[in-house]
Amino acid sequence: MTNELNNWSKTKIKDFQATFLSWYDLEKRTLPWRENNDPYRIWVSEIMLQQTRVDTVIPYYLNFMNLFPTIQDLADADEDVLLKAWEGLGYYSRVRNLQKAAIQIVTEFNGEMPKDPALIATLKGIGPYTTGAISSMAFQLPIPAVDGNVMRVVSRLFEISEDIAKPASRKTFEKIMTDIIDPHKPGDFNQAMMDLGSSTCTPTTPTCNLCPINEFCQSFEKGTMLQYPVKSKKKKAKPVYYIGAIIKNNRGEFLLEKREEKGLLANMWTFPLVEEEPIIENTLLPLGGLTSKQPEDIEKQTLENLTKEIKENYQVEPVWLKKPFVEVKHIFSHLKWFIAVYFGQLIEDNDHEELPKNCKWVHPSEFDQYTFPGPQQKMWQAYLTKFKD
DNA sequence: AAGCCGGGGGT
DNA sequence: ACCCCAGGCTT
Repeated sequence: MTNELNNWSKTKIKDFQATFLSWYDLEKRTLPWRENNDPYRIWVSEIMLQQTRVDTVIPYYLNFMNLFPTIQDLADADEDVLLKAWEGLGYYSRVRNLQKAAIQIVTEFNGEMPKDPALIATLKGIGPYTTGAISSMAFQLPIPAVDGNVMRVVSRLFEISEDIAKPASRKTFEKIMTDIIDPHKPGDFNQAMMDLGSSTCTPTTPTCNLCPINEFCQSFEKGTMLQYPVKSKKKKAKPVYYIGAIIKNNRGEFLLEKREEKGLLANMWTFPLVEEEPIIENTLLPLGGLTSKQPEDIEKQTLENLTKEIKENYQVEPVWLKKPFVEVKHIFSHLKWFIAVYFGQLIEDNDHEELPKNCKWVHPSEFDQYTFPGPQQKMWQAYLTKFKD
């Protein structure tokens, strides 16, 4: 028994479990992955739900299970089709690892999710949280599944002051959860934590008077709910500046480039992007703050650079609009992109030679066959709005 | 332990 | 503008 649980007798723990689970039986959300205990369905949902809200996940989940109804289907899937099914969800390595794990399951475990948590944890993309989630929900094993919800709820229940931003803190919460989880309904218990965290025990405005377990909550008793959880601040997203080049040829096609197979937005398609140093008069500013009123010589120099870069990298020399027609901003978890988007029209039919291997001319009617990340979606929408074709 | 990896919604 | 979200992998 941990120190945090000193004042919780075995009777109190059972009382807590009964109270909590009867609330869950009445109030649990109806969700597609709760229809049964199929480990595959649960697994896919858990991967999608990493850092992603339930409402966002549901339509993706339904589509995904329709496309890939079994682990074998997932293992056999074409990677482009797979990535397309994930388009817009973010953290795209999740879906690559999902397929790697499916192949692992087919080759090493006869196509069935192993029941041993130690084996589940060997699968790509499955860490401590997801191991606990699958083990408890699909196989009724009393393993905690500690996510952000659990750390918030538990930190309030027992007034735990450890910094939940630090990876090492997870063990403290796992230990407490191991002590209080209901061994007869571990899956329900873990999911009750999720539902409570999303509906009642929310980050900034918990509705403690409606909480089914407030009588057990130490911070509710003391009125310290808003002091928990303790979480150190993340660093701010770093700004990066690009020129975006939307280039159209005389067949109405646009130049697209496939990104590297590793790193940010791996294997996804965008219009050409040229990184720029936005240093004007020794000041680092977003291009977005300059384009509208930058001095003419700067404007001219930017266009010359763009012309040169595009010619060198893509062997084309379009006629450019002199100024960017839109400034796209896109915020990632760790980066902030500012893209000044230029439009160039290719007049001569010299667009079929020397194009780099990862580039293609694509007609807009075929864009739906390519996976576009957020910034690309924004550039294209801005183009459509501006030029209405 | 820290950094990398998306996107959307709430406040 | 900042925080949060059913985290995991790499270095």
